[in-house]
Amino acid sequence: MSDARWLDEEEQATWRAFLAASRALFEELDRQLQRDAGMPLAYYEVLVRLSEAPDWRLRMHELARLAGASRSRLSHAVTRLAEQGWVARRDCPEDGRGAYAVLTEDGFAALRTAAPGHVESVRSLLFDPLEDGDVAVLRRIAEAVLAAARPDLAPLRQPGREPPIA
Amino acid sequence: MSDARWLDEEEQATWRAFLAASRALFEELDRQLQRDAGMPLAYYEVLVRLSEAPDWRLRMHELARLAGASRSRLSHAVTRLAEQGWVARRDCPEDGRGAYAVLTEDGFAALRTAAPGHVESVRSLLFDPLEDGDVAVLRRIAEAVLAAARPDLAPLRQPGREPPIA
DNA sequence: CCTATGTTGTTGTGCTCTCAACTACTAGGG
DNA sequence: CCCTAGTAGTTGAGAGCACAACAACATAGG
Repeated sequence: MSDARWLDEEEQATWRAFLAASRALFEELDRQLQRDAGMPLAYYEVLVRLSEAPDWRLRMHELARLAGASRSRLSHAVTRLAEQGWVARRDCPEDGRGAYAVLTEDGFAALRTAAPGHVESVRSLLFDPLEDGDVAVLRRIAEAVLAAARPDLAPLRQPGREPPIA
Repeated sequence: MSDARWLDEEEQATWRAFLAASRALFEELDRQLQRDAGMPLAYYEVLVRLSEAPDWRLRMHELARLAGASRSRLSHAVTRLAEQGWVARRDCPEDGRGAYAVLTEDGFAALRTAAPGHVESVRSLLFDPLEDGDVAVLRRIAEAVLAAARPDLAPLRQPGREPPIA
């Protein structure tokens, strides 16, 4: 118990600020998307990943990985998005177990409509408050945390090759 | 539309890494607390704030603010925590509308039991992956983001007095 | 071919959260 | 005193999520 690796004062303040800031940020993004586009952030991400895929089409497990969702969560999400007509399910000839999720034209239109407001929110809530040089540090921190928590999701940064001195 | 302030490549990569890392971090913390202590992170925070208050007692609205919850969320949470016997409601003599939430002995015991594992998770998932100097930067970033999104929650950093040169 | 094991995806249950509506009270101004 | 605003807190309905159980299929080894 008392031999636990407790947080010192600086770590404690940092953790509480990070927790409060993250919560405020994600709640506001969710609220903005729900209000202006009728979807939560998690669904927006699903549409984004599909829109970046060849033929707007991905296997469920791959989409789940890219969108940072569990299989269960994605399955529920696709059910909902299909009801809205933004995504369609297609079965998979190569693998009898598999299924594809496909972005529809309506889904792409919804994404196109939602994007500007969402990006503006991300900018004003996250990037505008930052100082010079913070972006690079924040990126390195986030990638390190992600690599520690979910190595399978980390975007391998050119393994074996370091950026030049500058 | 096209005149929106889109993200450049560095910002895009930073945002996606931050999003993925935060999600992975909070989901793992939630999972760990739920598994080992039978409560989600949000409830843990309620218990923490109560345990730090005089007489383990806070007005609902103040507890909501400190725990970063809406009134509604806190009310539901306290209902649940009261069912578990970890928190009790007391009415407020000074204000007929008001109510106090009070931490019980059982609640404190639950918190005491949950704390070491939770702190260990925070350390291993967030602080261990950081490099020297990252904590200070992360703290500044988090406080800036919080101040932008929720000025009412920001922990005013000695207003009017800057730290010395070093 | 047949079986054992792993993978893919879905579903149902229960919990937490949001949102809006509501009650009950306080505070301030005529 | 009365009336109007504003504040404190609760509630109910609906949405998203985690978890575990499950069905269907693939794959590898004999």
